[in-house]
Amino acid sequence: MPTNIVGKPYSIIDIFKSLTPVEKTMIEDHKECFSYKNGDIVYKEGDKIRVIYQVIKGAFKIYKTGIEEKPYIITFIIPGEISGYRSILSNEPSCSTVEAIEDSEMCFIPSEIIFHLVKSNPDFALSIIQLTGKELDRANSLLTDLAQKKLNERTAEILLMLHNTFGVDEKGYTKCEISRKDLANIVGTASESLIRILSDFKSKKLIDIDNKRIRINDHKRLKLISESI
Amino acid sequence: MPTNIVGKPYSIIDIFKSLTPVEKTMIEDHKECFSYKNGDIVYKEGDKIRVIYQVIKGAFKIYKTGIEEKPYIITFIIPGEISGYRSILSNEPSCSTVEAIEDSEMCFIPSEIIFHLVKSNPDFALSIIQLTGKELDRANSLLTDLAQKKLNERTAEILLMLHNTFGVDEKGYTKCEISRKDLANIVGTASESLIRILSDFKSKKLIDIDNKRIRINDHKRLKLISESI
DNA sequence: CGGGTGCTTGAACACTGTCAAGAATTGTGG
DNA sequence: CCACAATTCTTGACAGTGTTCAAGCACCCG
Repeated sequence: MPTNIVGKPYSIIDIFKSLTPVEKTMIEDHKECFSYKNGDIVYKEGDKIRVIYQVIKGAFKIYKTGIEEKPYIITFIIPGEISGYRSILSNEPSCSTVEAIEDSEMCFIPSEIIFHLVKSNPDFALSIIQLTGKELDRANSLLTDLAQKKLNERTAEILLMLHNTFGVDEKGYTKCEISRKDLANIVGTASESLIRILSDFKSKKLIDIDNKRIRINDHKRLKLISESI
Repeated sequence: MPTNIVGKPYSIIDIFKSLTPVEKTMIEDHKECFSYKNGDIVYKEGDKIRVIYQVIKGAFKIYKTGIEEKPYIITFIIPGEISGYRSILSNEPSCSTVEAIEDSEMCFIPSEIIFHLVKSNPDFALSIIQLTGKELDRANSLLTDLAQKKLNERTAEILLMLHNTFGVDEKGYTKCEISRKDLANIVGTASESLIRILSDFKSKKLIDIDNKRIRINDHKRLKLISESI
């Protein structure tokens, strides 16, 4: 069962689905919303977290800082997805940074409520376990990719992943504007190398590039490339 | 908070610690033990799993199969550590393979018991969440390493990790015998490249090599290398 | 002792990263 | 709205790193 990260949005599990109406109301009554501008940081590696974050609008990147302050982008989160719950439930400082990549909104749910739900509603706890499990599967698949695939293969895979995560506009362009540097930091390479791969894909008509927007013209071939075929 | 995989054994969380004596007895009454020879496979990617596995004796490697059947070794598990619980709790086929790397023993705990404990004992559920969280942190750290570090840096890191996971014998050699090919599949490289790095470390007196056993002579310098300093 | 397997080394090659420079885009202040 | 500055993007040339292929060596097992 080769897990593929393509077509697997970050959280396909709605952890709130098992909540009773009363529990849902409790969350609604206690949550607060905040706005973030492109580049604003929600929380940083090492921060002590006191709330769970849920994206309402926009998008955020989640990254770890590695060698020489260079970030590695673990994933993106989009409306409906949550972040921070693991640090809360493990009572440990965050080990990643969350930053808005466009003008966005987050709401905060107090940690006490999450703790209460985990303790009182086993199905909620199970949902959390399943969500974390999904994330772990994805991370392990990425590890295998990073260890074994070549740059063009990983790049193809990430393009497909972004396409599936963010969807496309009326012209077929992926609905996200990610800088080349960020793209490179997802694929795990230098921005120059990434650009060369993109140029190559473009010259082969696999993709179109309109500035930061990318349109996938040939899903099939891109998928084959991502699978080293 | 740069999470470092070195010195962080796979499961530093004892998920059974929160169980009552009655619950512990229930597990003891239902668990079965089996022996495995070096190379025996416990379960494979895609297998439907019906029990949770706990290592009693020996050691196992956990890997995913990637490009051209090439394995990527995610981690090792040693006595006390468990495996298979995520597939059970998510009710999904396994996405990794577990194989004995020496003559070993595993015990099986029926999935119903684990489900029962998650439903009835919130602290147990929380322990599972925390364990999965730890694994996810480790995976994300490895991802950052794999994306950014050079081969010699990753190799140094893995040598230290193995040292801390398996411990050392009376002569200071790490207590595990891992083939060069397997080592390469952890670091994410070809066995020839790995061998060159090991030879280089040896010529610099950082390590001693006695066949498959490796002794770390200079922890400090190896640690510096692993941190790209 | 012989054959198989895994380990090691060398050499050629491919891939990716780094540095440098120019082009394009974005942001800013007048 | 324009002009200029700053940033980001792109390309080329080159160096460094890691892979592949080939061959010989060492070890293990019957």
